[in-house]
Amino acid sequence: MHESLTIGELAARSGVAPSALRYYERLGLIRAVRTTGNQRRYERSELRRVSFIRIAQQVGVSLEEIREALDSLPDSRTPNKSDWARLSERWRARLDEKIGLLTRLRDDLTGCIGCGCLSLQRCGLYNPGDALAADGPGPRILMRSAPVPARR
Amino acid sequence: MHESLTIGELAARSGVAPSALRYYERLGLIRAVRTTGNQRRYERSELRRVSFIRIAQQVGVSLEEIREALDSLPDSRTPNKSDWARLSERWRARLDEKIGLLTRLRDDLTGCIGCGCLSLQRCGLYNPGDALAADGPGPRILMRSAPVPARR
DNA sequence: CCTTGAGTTGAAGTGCCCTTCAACTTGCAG
DNA sequence: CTGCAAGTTGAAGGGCACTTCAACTCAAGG
Repeated sequence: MHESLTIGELAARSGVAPSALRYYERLGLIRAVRTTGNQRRYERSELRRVSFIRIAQQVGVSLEEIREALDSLPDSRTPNKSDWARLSERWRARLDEKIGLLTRLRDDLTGCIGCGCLSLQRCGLYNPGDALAADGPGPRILMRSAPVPARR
Repeated sequence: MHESLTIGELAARSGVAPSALRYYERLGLIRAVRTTGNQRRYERSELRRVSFIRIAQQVGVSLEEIREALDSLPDSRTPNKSDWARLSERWRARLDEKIGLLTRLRDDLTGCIGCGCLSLQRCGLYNPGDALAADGPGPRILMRSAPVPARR
């Protein structure tokens, strides 16, 4: 059992292609030390970062935002309690928001069958739109707390 | 109050740019009738579809997958109970999955402060990886039920 | 009528997130 | 020591989800 991982090993264990790992490194999301022959060697802790990256990404967070989050973890010193508190608090809020959005969408979809209305037309779940048109753009009932920018 | 919407009106009410609406139409996600002068007119129900599209998209579903879901709603006839049941069931499962993923991530992040370990290194939350390395690729604890393909 | 803002098209451009390729070099099993 | 899988780089390519542009046409108020 080695103490550091090659790019292939990290790729195999994280399920992320080597090319993607190199790309993440270029963007400053992960870090590698080099062997005398210039090959990357990853500490085991990088595997955790990669997991974090993929999960965050899967729920629609951009790599840039992920980088910002990971950057807030100091690497010159051991992260202290308030470092962690800051990162965690920021993410907790965004995750709560997304969880709420999803939960509402799921419940509304399910409710649409439950209520027996059988029609998007009359259901009024997806878009309460017209009654709220004066409030500005966006699907406002389901997306109550998440105004979405044009770009993903 | 008109019975159909122009592209500008739909854009304003949905918060989606006209260019994006035209794009959605090309992909078959939404539908428009044309005036004698070839301009698009949208039924109000399209607003609901757009809301649905944006919300689904926000949680990481591709337009292609959304199209498939929307396609399962017959438009030649009024969707019946089992049409709805099918669409809703499929989506409920995927939404449950994503909600679970997010909830675990959130709780783990929060727990990381709570437990006082203060270190990604020792916390073991993000990556249980090595103990499970034999099971194949992917961050398997947090992503228990969601093996993720390489492409977003 | 006429003007002006809104809409039309196809083609090209953009940003993000990678993958692929070519042309090498390294590392390790035999 | 050799052979070969695995790693290295920079540049180019590719898919998705749009946006922008140019060169028009349409719709509706004055």
